[in-house]
Amino acid sequence: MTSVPGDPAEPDLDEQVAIYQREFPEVDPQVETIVSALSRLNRRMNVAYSRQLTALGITNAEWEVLKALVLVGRPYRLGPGDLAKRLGLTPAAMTHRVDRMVADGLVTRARDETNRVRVNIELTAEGRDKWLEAMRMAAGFEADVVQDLSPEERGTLAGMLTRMLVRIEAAQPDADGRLNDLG
Amino acid sequence: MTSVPGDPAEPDLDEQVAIYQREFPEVDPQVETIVSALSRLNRRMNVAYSRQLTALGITNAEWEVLKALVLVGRPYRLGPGDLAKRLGLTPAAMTHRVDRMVADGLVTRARDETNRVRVNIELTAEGRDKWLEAMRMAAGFEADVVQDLSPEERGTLAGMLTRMLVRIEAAQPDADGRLNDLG
DNA sequence: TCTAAAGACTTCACACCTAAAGTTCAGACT
DNA sequence: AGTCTGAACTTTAGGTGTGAAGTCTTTAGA
Repeated sequence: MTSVPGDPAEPDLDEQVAIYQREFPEVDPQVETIVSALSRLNRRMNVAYSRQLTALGITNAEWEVLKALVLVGRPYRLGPGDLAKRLGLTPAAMTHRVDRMVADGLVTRARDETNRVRVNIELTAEGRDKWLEAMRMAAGFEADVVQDLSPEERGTLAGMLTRMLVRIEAAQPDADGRLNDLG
Repeated sequence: MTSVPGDPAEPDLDEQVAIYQREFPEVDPQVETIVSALSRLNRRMNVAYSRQLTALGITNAEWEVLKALVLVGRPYRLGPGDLAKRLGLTPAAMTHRVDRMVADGLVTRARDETNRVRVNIELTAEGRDKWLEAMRMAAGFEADVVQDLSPEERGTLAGMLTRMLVRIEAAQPDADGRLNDLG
């Protein structure tokens, strides 16, 4: 197995938090542990996804688009602008990404019949199959990641993460980037 | 405030998981909720960090390097190759990134005295100050994100995330990307 | 000591993203 | 109708990343 950017070579999480405490005493160790773990977990999982997706012949970027299209339901159709918003990209980036995916046969691009300014990106059968295969692989890996948690713990975890997400999504950050109270 | 890539326009998390269940019945809703929340939480937090760091005059990329250098302790010194490994980048990318940070006065670059193949990247006083300012801003925001969790819940959350991280970091993925049992 | 091999970093070519300008079409106002 | 404004997408220029090839130094062996 060749080394992939994103491999280890970091200090243990506990050690890392201890160093932060030493260098910046005001830090809350519990909070720091949570956010550092979130960030590292995410990076590691993305590396793992990339490896699996490569085996399927698609990229992480393409998988994101496939997921977004499936999530709107049949007929799995969305404009480049909407796709860009959902994925956190600029419309320009989406234009190029769609170019590549059309060339790969994962999606089609067609001008909208009723409004010729609009463009429709639609999943092909092959695109949907790829999504399904990718989901299967991802689900297996994800089950491994949470295998040390009991079903009760998983429920607790899901609940806490959801609450954090609600907080961050519902609040509009002010000029300092701090989050307001919810209405 | 101008719109930033990474803003909303996604379905609610619950709704998203429900769609996955409909399109791919084998999926475990609890697990899917956990991994989707992790991913979204991370993306939202990165957008927030970027906004705050912009106000400080540094980029997210530069902040990563500052963090890595602080984490090795005094004299806050590391080679480009080590930095690249810790940040999950190629050495080539780190060369360019360090170029920019040297130009900005955040770090210095010097050949190692005892082994002239090696290069030492070292934090400047200004770099350390920037790290401290960034930490302060980040800590405030992070406190907001977890404000709905009680201290007990935070401990539970930190513990569960740590266990997941241990699982993913300790296990070497096999050819299929699945994780082995720990030794 | 000379040379081969390995290691550490940089350079080069190319891929993908962002920001801003450009193009095309739809709807409103005169 | 004619023109203007705004919306949606594409194009262009420039920045940052990857992978592979290149340069320089160290180390080990003949």
